[in-house]
Amino acid sequence: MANIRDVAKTAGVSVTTVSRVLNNHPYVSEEKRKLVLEAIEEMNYHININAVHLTKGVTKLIGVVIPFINHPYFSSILDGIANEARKNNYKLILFQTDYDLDKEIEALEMLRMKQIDSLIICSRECEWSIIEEYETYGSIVVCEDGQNQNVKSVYIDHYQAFKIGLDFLINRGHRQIGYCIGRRTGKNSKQRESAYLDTLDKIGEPVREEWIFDHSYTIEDGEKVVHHLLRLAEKPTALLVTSDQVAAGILMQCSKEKIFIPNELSIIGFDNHPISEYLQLTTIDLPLENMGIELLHAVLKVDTAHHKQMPFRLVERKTVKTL
Amino acid sequence: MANIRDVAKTAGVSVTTVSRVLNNHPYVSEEKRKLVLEAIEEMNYHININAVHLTKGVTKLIGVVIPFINHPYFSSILDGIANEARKNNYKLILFQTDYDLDKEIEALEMLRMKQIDSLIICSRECEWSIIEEYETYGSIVVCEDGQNQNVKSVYIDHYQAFKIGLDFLINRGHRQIGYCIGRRTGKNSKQRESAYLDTLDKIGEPVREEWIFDHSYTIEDGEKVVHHLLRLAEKPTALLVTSDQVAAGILMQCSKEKIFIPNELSIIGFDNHPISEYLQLTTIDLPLENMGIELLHAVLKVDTAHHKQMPFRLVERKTVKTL
DNA sequence: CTGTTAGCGCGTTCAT
DNA sequence: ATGAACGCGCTAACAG
Repeated sequence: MANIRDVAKTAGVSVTTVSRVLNNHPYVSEEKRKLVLEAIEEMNYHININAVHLTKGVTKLIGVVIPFINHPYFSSILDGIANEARKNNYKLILFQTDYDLDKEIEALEMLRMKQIDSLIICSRECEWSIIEEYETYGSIVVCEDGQNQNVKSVYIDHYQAFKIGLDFLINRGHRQIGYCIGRRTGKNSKQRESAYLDTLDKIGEPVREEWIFDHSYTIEDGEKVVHHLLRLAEKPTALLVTSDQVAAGILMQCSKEKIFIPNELSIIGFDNHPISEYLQLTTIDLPLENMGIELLHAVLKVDTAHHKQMPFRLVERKTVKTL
Repeated sequence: MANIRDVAKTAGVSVTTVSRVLNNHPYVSEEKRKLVLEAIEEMNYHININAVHLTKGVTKLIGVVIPFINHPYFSSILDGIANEARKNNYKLILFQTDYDLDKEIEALEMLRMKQIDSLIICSRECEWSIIEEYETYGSIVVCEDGQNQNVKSVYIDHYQAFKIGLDFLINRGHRQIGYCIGRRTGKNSKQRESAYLDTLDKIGEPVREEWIFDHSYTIEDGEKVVHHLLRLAEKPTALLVTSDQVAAGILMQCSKEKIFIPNELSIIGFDNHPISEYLQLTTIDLPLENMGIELLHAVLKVDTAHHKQMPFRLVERKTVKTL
């Protein structure tokens, strides 16, 4: 495969000149430029980008750490990131971690090895301090509240978002409130749990473990929640469900089991996914695509203290009953 | 940032020796190995992967050409690819094309420039001949029937899959059949259109353009389909819908408009997405995650004539009426 | 405007 | 078992 030197030779110029026309530098005569272009064409020459990366120390590649893709929450964020990356002429390299810490570290290592210029962490497993350490090697942004950290962040305040749902239910007279969560040990989940505990404490209700449904990701998981619910002696009057998918599963299963919504059970979803409109599901709207866009902007910024909170809002529809 | 030479110096050995311990080569004394390891640790040395790529001419990076991510069809395939890539210690670089030919060519160019070792094309825009041309530079596999091409392929026979749905409807007495499609000009869509035209021809029914609903991707698009349907003087008795999402939108909107399914309209979806079970939607099961896995296997194979057809099957539920 | 030259960081013969 | 030296393909001073 022809390289820059070969081209220089057959064009009768120096490699520098070839490099100059390759990179659209000024100061090269029309005549020689044409010569070079012809040689390139003739030899079917193409630049070796790895050599460029090596010499420049830059790759125009951004890493994205994401647990999995096949879920509306993450695929929406990723879609936002990808679209904006395309506009800014960056490529994405995917680190699908499945919440595996080692895979996350591997991504961080790629930053150090200069395979990527920067890194977007959609779901953090490792310590903040570790991330800070790696910031020496490139720009990092985390999709989680990092106000108190020396790491850039773009995030939703999940404490407040959860609280807004809780307060809405309480204002409608609910006191027996449970919730469904994706992965209870996750960082975002911890925030929501805090909101839950604080709010229950405020209204003087005890925490009932059996009203907290962990591992709720999919429509099927929503089905299982209803099965569990049916077996409970004491049932909640309302459920906060951290994914519209799961809420959809609950709604559909309830309809099968003849549990009437919202009369017998009130539901609030999260995300405001299109499905929620169709189910007339009251939900918390989360700007996921936009968050993806902002994540990309943030990671491109040199500013090391960038923190952006994304807005959210409750969309009232028909799955909450006033008691 | 320390490089291999610095390490060699402080370890008091040659770069070759350092390289040897880095790559676990034999023929290096335990003593010197220890020396090197210590130096590496001490200097916080880390290999520069771009230099490795340059010298080796290999990157362990696989490109994935995909129109967009935020849709169950593509995110399922991508999830399959990503999981299997992880197992095989490959990384993915994303080329989100939004069906833009230029972006696809760009991915192909990356193959030539050796930024990626191989390429998975989930949705083809460019000519087969172009792809063949680029095969010189690395392994390529296309997610589309390539039996008659010199390009590896892993695919679903969309002609047959569509036909199976059509035949099912016809066997149940339907003759006025329409369909919803994502992007009529797409390669897969052409196959389905052929099946449609052939089948209609066989049963002696004319093609009615107004029964073909283009641009159907999302739940919302399903809603629009119903609106259009309501305005038609002559309506189909059945609809083949190439995405369960869209079918879900249709079902939900029909329920709002008091159109009873399947009594007034029969529906067959595609994908067998979890939502279809909940809606008791009759659908064609497509093994999308598995197809992702097979795509990755295929692209790793040296064999240049690999063609794998994925199976599919009709899952009968409750949205088709026997006339 | 153009060419010479010195790296970028690492792998790999080929001697020793 | 070890190391010197060259090459991978390209960019960027620097000199002219």
